[in-house]
Amino acid sequence: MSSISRLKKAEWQIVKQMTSQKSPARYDFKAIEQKWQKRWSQENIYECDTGSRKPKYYTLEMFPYPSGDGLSVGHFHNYIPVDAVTRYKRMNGFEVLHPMGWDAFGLPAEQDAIDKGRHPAESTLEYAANYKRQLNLVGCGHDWTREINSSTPAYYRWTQWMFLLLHKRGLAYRTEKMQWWCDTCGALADEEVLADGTDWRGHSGVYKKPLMQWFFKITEYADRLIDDLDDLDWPEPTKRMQTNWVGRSEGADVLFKTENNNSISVFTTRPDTLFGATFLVLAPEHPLVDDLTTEEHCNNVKQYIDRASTRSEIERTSTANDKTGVFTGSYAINPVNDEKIPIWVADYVLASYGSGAIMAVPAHDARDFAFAQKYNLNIHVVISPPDWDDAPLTEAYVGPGQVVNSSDFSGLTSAECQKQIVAKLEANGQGNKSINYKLRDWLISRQRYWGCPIPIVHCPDCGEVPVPEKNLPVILPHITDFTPDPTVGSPLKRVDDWVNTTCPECGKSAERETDTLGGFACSSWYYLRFISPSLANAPFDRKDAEKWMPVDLYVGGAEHSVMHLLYARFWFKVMYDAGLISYKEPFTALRHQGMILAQDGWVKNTDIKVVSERASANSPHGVDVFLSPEAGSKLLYHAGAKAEFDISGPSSGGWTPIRSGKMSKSMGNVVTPDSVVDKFGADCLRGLELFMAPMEATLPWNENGLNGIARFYNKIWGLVTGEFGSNTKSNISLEQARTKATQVANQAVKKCTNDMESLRFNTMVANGLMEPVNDLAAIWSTELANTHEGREALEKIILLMSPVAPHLAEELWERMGHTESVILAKWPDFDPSLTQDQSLFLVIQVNGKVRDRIEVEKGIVEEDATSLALKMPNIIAHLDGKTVIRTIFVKDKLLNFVVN
RNA sequence: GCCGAAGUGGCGGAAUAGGCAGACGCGCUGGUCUCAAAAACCAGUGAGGGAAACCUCGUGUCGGUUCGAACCCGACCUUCGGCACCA
Repeated sequence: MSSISRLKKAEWQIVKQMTSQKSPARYDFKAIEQKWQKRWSQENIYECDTGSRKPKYYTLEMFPYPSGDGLSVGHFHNYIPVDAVTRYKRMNGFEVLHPMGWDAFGLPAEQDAIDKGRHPAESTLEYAANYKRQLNLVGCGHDWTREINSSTPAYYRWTQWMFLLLHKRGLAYRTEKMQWWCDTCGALADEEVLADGTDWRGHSGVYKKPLMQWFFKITEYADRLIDDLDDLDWPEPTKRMQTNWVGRSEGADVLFKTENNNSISVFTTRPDTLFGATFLVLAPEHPLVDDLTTEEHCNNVKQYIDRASTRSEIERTSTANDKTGVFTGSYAINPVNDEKIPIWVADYVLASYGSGAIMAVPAHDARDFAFAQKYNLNIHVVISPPDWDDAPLTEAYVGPGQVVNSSDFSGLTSAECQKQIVAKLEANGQGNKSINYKLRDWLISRQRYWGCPIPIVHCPDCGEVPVPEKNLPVILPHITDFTPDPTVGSPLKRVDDWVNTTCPECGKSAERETDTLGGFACSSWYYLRFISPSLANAPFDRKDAEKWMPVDLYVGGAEHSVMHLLYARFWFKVMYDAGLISYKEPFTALRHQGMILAQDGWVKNTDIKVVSERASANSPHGVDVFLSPEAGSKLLYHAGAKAEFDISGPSSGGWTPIRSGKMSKSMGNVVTPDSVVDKFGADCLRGLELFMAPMEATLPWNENGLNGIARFYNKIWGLVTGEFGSNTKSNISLEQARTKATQVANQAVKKCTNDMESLRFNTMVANGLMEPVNDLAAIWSTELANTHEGREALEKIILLMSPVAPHLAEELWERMGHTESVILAKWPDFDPSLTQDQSLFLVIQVNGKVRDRIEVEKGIVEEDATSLALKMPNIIAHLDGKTVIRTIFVKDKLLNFVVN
């Protein structure tokens, strides 16, 4: 390519960009959107009347954490679809509750405050106000009279009340748990600890130490959390993930006596392999480790435990890593054969599961096998692998089979043996049938400032004393120094006049609990507060909650599939048990919206360093990402120096294509609704988000589609305002056009209604709105516009598009002569008899391959179709010289000749 | 490693009871308009062959079931998400 043509192309690109960034809208979307938003707000049109007689519908988006970055177009992939449903339900006669609030406590706010020197109470309010502005900008109709903020005393008073409810019911308790610790920062959250043993601020020497912390006994609800999933309209994968997280497994607890007369309980799912247990393994944290370690092995064991405290659970339990362990010097007695077996300590056994100890059966467990081989421990086969020849195993046989080498039990099947061994253990007091769960109790303590204070007072005489309900809330004191302090734990410990109080029971001096509640507590009940957001004497109104719960449609990211949703279900069940609510589950239907990733692009080779399929910035100034590999191409975003990309294809001409991945501030690739709304308007953003893909799909942002949405709006605008005039290509009569218009409108209503019900917004816009408008435009004339049928078709389309483009619909509705808001209008009906064509194209196949189509009357019978088909030249040609051995006729669909 | 989901034109996607693959939109190509461009409008746009009628191929790969498979079955590959030796 010559330099001249290259230059021309570059110039052309620039011209194209400048123009393509402007909406082709033929109406003043800014004026229209402002006009209607103002009116909606003046008329409080989204305010929910909880006392209404209409049937209720409660839609809810997951409680957002207000961050300084503002909302991105990705967040709106959740909010816009939910808003559309809300409008649809309202038009169908439901009283809709669609509230919004802020999950404002949490670690990021505190860190943000440390970085910027501002108090989180102040910054979260500002960030929340910005979120609210953005939501309104896009026309999301929330009932702002119900706005709540979890970090305000008015809200967290009731979070504390809920804590006390759990405490009262024996579901909140304190115990020691190993917690990541940094000698500079104090307690660390899991995500603050990096794989290399440093923390996020770069301190090395991070380790785990035991801390007294608060827990909720969610394990008591394990079975119900699995069983009650059955009746929920939730994505099946999400249910499966919750079930797996709870991780119920059946087996037996077996007691092993030790030589020094201790007793170790182990949980096993394979009691049938008990005769093959050749050693025991304790977690490094197991309470008997000290007792069992003989003097000779003391140093080894101590060193091993110290090392284990610096390793993460992932590291300890990863299959990629070699198993390690140390011998304690002690032995236990196998209860079924009195064999003396060594007791080891190994970090692949976790203290948090089962009893923190296992019986190792190397012949029938892959991990135990590897461990036994490494440390030269006995491997004793007790389940015969198929065709086993008594030779030593080369790998563990983990399947079921015939029991061997097990005294009286030999010859049984695994299943039968399990029953009999457990019965024998139970008879001798050496064990019992048992069920174990992967689920652990919920650690709720945070050694942080910015959270809900735990309403407990520690009294030297009375112990842990709940703060009486009448004294709630325990106000989080206003402090300015919330930097972590490892010598005192939480920064709250430094607030002497807050910490020092009197015991509510005995009146003597006592200290307040300084741990705060993790954010999951606030989001475990907020859906109830929305029902009675300003009620002063209870967390929620019982009668209103009975009416408005459960949430009919709950939408949020799949990343919350387990923790948040499990915790919220647990709290709700506690409330159920306490008689506060008569429903067992809080969220009837759940959907996940997919993630919107940053737009993929191209980077200059000179700007990047490449290491095995990954590219990173080559200079401290970061790297520019462009739309296409051309000089003068549009700059998508500027990524910071720490940016990393996946390379998505081969370099060419000095450019490399990259995948942008998730939107994040550090990558500099967050697209906000503000810029899109400014250039194209809120309705275009809404249209694109609904149209671009199914709600659940994860895909990169690409605003190319905005032009298409704007053109669609232009077309309907033109039809309604008369600017479109007449389609000069159309040569059908006015009579035919009237019939067609009615049919198109009825089909549109049917399509939109079905797709709305099943939340398929992309096909609703494509086939329920765009296609009908195209069809109308094809037959449109000024005469048709003046007919009843023409008018009615337009009105139906306007109603159907109002959940998608409420501002434009409102304006067009007014121009059609209506004085009441389209939001309050009724969703249109359709007449099924008018949605179908009288004629249709019947597909004619020979041996399953389409050879022709014929236009026939609806309901044509096989004989008539066959005789018509046999006259078609192409069919005759394909049947020539063949024998029809069978015909297959599918009514109003196809006719298939099967030939030899 | 285990669990789950998904692979369809240049791109996002559609086909929701096994029955016309590619709806709708973007992009692209040609045309109209224009001094020229943009916008708008019209036409075309899976690949290959053919003047055309049409024909062949085509939904990650390889097999299978069926008159007929994007869809059902088996094996495999790839990508994404989740979980981490759970005894």
